[in-house]
Amino acid sequence: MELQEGKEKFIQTWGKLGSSWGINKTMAQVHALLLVSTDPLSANDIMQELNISRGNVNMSVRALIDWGLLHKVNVEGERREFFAAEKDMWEITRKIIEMRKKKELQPALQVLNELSMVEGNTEEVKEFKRIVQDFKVYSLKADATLDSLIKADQNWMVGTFMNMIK
Amino acid sequence: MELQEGKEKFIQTWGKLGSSWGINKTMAQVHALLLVSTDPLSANDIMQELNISRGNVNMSVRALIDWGLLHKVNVEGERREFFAAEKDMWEITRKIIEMRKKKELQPALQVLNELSMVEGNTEEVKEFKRIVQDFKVYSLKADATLDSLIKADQNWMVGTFMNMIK
DNA sequence: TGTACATTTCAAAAATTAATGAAAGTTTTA
DNA sequence: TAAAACTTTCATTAATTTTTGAAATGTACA
Repeated sequence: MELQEGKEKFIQTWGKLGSSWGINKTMAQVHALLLVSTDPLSANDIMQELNISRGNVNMSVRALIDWGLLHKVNVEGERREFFAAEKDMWEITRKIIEMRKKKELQPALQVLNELSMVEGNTEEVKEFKRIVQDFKVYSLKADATLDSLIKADQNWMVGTFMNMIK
Repeated sequence: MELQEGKEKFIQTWGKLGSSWGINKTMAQVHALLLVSTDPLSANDIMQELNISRGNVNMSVRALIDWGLLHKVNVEGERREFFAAEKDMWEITRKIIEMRKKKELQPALQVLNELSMVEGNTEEVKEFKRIVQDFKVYSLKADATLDSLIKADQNWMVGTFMNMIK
């Protein structure tokens, strides 16, 4: 396989996959493009490479910066902005986990807390509360586990998890 | 808060959330409805409760059964099918992990393997391969970790993870 | 076997989500 | 301070995903 073909395949695949990770297609493609790009690229470069509109590039780049997956790079003697991707896989993992926790887990916990307020003492109410409680316990556990993950450093993860899985 | 209101909120919330977990809105709502329902429900019941079409009920129920989150229940003297939800939170977690692994992680690994085939010895090729390799290592690690999770039993998870997070 | 009820399918419609591109806004520099 | 170079915004358009509902298929039993 040629390098060029490989890069394109990588961009397409990460694009498709991104959607299942809460990153939309274009966002993921922009990220992938910059991941496999030796030098930082400008908005224009991205437009051309991916064949997408200027507006879309802007939105995607902004969102990626917000996620912490991209950063601006100053290129000597160039006025426009250039962008480069975070390339450390461990950092990428951490940042995605962090963002999803914030976007999904936390709002869920919020609602589960409200639902504990259901009143009554019938069997049906108790059963309902049990289910809500179970959800809460699991969500809290997931939250705590992910927290410990993103606070730990890379070696801790590699070491501990590798041991865990033998 | 009244039980009825609580149930509705739960259904709405789990519906919204579902989408971020690869389960679509209606699917998640059907699941939630059956979770908080004392008795098994028929397709008709689900239609009425959620105000959705018969076709949609059928598709959602089928998908949920495929995920292992719902099962058919025979109701004495009734000809039509009734459905009940898996209510054990640990089983729900396992089944969702299992399905997502199959739907997302495995295809990704597949592509990453193909991408290792890129030929050449230039710095650029080496850099590209390094990135692909990193993705692969992380994906494999995630895969293995999730595997050990879903194979472990509930107490192992509660115990170990609770210890890990202090 | 025929009829009544139940389930499934799937093309079309609706709803949702993402992308476009032109206009407005900013910043730089001459 | 004015024009050029670039960035941002957002109403409109396009693409994608979900839902509908009517027709087809399946099933039990009289």
